[in-house]
Amino acid sequence: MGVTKTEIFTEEQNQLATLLKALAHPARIAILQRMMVANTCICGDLVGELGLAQATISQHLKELKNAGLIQGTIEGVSVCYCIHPENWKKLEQHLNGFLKEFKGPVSCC
Amino acid sequence: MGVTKTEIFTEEQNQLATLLKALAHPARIAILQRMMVANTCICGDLVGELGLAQATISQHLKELKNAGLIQGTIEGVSVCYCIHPENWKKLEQHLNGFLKEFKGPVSCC
DNA sequence: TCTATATATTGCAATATTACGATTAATTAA
DNA sequence: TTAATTAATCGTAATATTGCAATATATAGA
Repeated sequence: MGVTKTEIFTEEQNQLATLLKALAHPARIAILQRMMVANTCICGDLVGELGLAQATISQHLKELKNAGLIQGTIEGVSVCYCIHPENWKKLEQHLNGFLKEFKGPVSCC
Repeated sequence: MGVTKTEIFTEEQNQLATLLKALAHPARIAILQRMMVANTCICGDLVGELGLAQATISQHLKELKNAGLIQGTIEGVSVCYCIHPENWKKLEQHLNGFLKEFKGPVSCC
């Protein structure tokens, strides 16, 4: 009934799904890409550059933060966001581990 | 509202988000893992093994197929599903390209 | 043909997500 | 203190997702 049955899956499967869900939105991908190419903190520059309202961007940032993908520190009036290095590495490993489970095509279908 | 504003993002960002969304559910991750470790076709074995109703699994398979992540061929009464090799490779490359944009930590936050 | 088996589709209820205006909270500068 | 700036939160509307029972469809075998 509209709610995912997390209890029937492994901790790993649920965790990966949660991480992927946090990534699975063009606005959040755009936000992360900006942080990565800037290679520095991004404050409120996002609003106006992305074409979404301030409340919406704040919401997306919150989701990325909850997923542990970014971190933010208060910098005077504004807030300074950037990629969370350790967790990003973990995400890379987790995802690569998943993708690499596929051992190449076996002519069947 | 409540609908993603795809028109303000790049084609690339939207595509990646769509792929990630297809992956972002524990049931679909579980299904893909089974296909990968089996390294062969999976027919209806999924029902009963996963703990979800047949209609629900059929729905998840459809989503994975729409995203191009799996392919299925009719094999008598049952249907034979497996990973779509080319698209899986593309996904790997697309995702790696995205993850690798991060050039390591720059002490800022 | 009739029956059994396997999968897809439909319709629906419960819940989640997306987006934004309005408001609130916190900090800086005057 | 007051005003300005920035970001978070609240409330709400629109839409999407998840899950399942019921039903439909399709094939194989008797």
